[in-house]
Amino acid sequence: MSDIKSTFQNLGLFSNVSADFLNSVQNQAISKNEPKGHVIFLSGDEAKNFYLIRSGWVKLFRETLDGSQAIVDILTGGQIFGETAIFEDFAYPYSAEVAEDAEIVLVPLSLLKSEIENNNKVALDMLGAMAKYRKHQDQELEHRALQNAPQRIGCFLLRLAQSGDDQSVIHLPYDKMLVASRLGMQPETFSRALKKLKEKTGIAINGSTVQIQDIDELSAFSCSACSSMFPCKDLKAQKDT
Amino acid sequence: MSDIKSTFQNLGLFSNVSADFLNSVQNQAISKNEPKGHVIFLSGDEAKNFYLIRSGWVKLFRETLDGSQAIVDILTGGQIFGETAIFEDFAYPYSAEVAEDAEIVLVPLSLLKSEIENNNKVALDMLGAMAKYRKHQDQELEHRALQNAPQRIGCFLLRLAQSGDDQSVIHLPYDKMLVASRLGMQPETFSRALKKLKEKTGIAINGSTVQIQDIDELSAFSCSACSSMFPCKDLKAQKDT
DNA sequence: CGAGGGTTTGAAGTGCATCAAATAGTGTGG
DNA sequence: CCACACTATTTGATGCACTTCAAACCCTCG
Repeated sequence: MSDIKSTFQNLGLFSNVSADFLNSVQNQAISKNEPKGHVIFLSGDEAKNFYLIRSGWVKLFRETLDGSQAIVDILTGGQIFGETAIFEDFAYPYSAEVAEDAEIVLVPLSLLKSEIENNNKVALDMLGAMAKYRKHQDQELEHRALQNAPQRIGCFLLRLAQSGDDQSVIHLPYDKMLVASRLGMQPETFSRALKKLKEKTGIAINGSTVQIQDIDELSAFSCSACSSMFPCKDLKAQKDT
Repeated sequence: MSDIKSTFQNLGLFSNVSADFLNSVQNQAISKNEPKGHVIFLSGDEAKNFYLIRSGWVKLFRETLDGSQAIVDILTGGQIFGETAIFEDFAYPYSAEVAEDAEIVLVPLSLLKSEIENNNKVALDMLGAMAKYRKHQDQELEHRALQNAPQRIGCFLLRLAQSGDDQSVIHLPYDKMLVASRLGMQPETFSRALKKLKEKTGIAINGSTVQIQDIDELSAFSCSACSSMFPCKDLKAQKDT
């Protein structure tokens, strides 16, 4: 399980890559354990690698001149990042930092680039992934525009619930501060909004553990402000490939 | 100029398509003139075609159950939409409506799909376009998060200025109401924010015409809240292919 | 000219941010 | 194992930006 090749083979996105590609990855990729806070690269850096997360969490973000930052995305095991630099003259379009101790694999972008160029199936898989991401972002924009803070938290919890084993008990995967920025709000607002969500939907909160009492009540509260096509409740069907 | 084939040939995105594809498009595509307000398709509809805009403006949006809508994008001549349905089981992920009288070309999605599958260069061009769009959306999210209403308007004006001939005189391409929703604000807020922008940066407003007196002042005001890598001023270099 | 939207202006309300301070949690060295 | 330091989280008080509701104005087009 711990060899890089098999890690790649198990990902849908790489299911059609050539044996050559896998062997090159096996030889050239490097797996690293990085602690929380480690900066992987900065926006604008020359891009030599793309990255695959095996475990932990990574935060992608951009910073303004005055120091405030916009979260682009927060990723975890099985997800890749930095690959779009192929289309950006090999400069990363955002910065990346480890949000929770992570094991990440560095892979030369050149390998991916030539594989995409020579293997049409991989290019198509990539296109599919991009389309999925695009939809994900559309949704994110919609959420920011139409949902208020408690609703966004509810939606976030529902998605966590769907990916976990026990549908009703959720463990926040990282800092509440980071959840707040992921959802585009201040930590104080997050704290207050979570309390309000508790009052409205009867969830139980204990530190970083949340228990959903009534999933229908929660989704009714959170998803009423979502577009009719994508109730949060059905997100799983939409998100999985 | 009025034949569909040459319209396609002039688009960067289709510069590598096969002669077969162009001929099929010539035979099977239909060009239509549609008036403002015409609904082209609704979110969830079965997707048979993708669309190319030759002139006018088209609004992409999604609606919530309670009737409020989220603008996905607003497109004009030379841009395509509906093509992502290829990756969505041939159901449109948003609704489309003519925002200003438009000439649009309907092209069977099946043609594009097989061209992408058989012509790797086209798949790569598509990937590039998707990557560009992704970046565009990242930027949009950042703007919504970090810029206030007057700054967002300023940024919008700067982008319009760059695409026009006369850098200093801008004509709003559509309703102020629509500009407002494009920028994620109410029409009233737009009106007031534009007034404030006038006070702060010395632009002159006359109906739907705006004259920029000092472009540096405007970009200093608008772009101070953007990430350091993408000052609005340099957007053109980033956006063009 | 009159009807109908689009646009502006005013007044009031709301949600979130900000500032400040208290409290809880976590890891450290003694 | 405790005390300390440091950070995360909560709570309170206040301010601001944007929304909402309402009304006036303006423009265009039949």
